[in-house]
Amino acid sequence: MAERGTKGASKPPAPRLSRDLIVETALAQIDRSGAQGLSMRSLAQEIGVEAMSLYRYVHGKEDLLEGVVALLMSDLTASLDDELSEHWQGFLQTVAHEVRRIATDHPKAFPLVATRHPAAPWLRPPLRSVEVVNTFLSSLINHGFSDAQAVGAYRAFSSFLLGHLLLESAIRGAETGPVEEPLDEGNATIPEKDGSRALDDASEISRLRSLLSEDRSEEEFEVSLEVLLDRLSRELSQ
Amino acid sequence: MAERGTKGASKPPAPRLSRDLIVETALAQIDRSGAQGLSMRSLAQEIGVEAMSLYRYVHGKEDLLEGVVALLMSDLTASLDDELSEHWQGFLQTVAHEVRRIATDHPKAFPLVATRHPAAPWLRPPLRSVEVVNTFLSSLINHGFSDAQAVGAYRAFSSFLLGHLLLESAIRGAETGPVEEPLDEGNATIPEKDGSRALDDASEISRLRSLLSEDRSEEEFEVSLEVLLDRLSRELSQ
DNA sequence: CGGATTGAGCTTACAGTGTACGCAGGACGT
DNA sequence: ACGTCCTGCGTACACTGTAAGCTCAATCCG
Repeated sequence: MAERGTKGASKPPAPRLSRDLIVETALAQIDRSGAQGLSMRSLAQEIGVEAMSLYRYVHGKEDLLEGVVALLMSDLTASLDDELSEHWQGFLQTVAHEVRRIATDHPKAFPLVATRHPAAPWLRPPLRSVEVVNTFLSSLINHGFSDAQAVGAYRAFSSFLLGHLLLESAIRGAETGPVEEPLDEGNATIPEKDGSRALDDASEISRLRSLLSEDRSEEEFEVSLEVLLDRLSRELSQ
Repeated sequence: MAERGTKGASKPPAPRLSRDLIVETALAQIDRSGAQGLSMRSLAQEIGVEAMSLYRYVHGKEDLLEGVVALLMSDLTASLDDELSEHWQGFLQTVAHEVRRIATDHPKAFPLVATRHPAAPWLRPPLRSVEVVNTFLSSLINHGFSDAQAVGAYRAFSSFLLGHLLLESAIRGAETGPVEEPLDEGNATIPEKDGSRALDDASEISRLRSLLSEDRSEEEFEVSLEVLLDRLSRELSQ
């Protein structure tokens, strides 16, 4: 049916299989149904191909997921290349916002970036690529940070990003797709330990429920980022 | 072989099946081989029982994992009950250190606490239980925080704990058990996007490698905690 | 042009997963 | 004694990731 003139005049509608196509489709599927809902077979089906065909371009599921996080973060390395950043604060702000954009654009996929062990023990999520980390460190050092200060900043920054963005994407991911099972709140035969004497004792929680449910993620992110930058700034100047 | 006097004189060596036993064994198995390495069948085998028998006490794997995180956090609710905490700072310190102890004691299991969606959208990992959150909020409010300030503190605190502890347990979990596959660094046919032009460009990284590999988790945790407390303190007094 | 060579995608197969359903057999109340 | 539970088991099914080999069209080489 579909013409497949592999060398004819024009062939835009001939999307042959390729690692990029696979990884992109995988990301799309994760965005849609979560990392749990991705299987080699369903992915292959969406592409219109048989499951085993994927293995010619991907070394296994592990490798596929690695590819997905690389794809996600490639946006970042791209953006950073043409960021000349006169002061380090601006650079860090750019990185922070860029990563946050990735997280909010792909709430269901971001946990992968956060959770997957990094390739090397000295790379910490979510800044997982050698390139980015190198740019990060160079930039700080060029702006007067000592080696130790730069590394410390890298760590503090990682923790900051990870904490805020993972939480935020958990929330956004959950509200975007309650594709999750009804969750019959597992207690069988047992009084439960987790949230048992819930609403007696939990006067505060129920009173503050509406406050607790507000989404101030962005604002909190900005404030915490500011605090972190101030801290680094102070550390630098003393 | 094994006597099973279900009603004889003494029966300490009759470890009948029970939800607690199952959940505890599951935690042990996760501590040993990671959450990935837990299967209903292997768990059952370790207990000495058939896989399907577990389902009488546990509603499914999801519920089992929920039970595991509840077990982990039960240590916390226990410790907090007899914490009278004259100043809120002390209370927060206690919570922080207690959660950190959980994370470092169970590095392979902690990601579950962090990653699993909470039962309610207004509960954020890692403080996932209604009890704990309630104690948290009450404590702050009793010490002069406004409602909004208390909730803000809860959020900031969650992000802080999540970021630091997830990273720390990722590192500790990885070094404790490199049970992971050799990881043949997936690149098939493709120049790669993640850490490709690694060591040309990465002069800084290779120069700072030893610094980057140092483990200053505890110190960083303490410092960041201090900063957070200061921030809250300032917010409170103005 | 015809045969050989490639290589993309398919087919089959297997071991391992979670779990629905029904059964065995002992403990127990009557 | 008998019926009634309650616990743990066996079987079965749908689904997962993936190893190995095959098909067959496009390509290259003579």
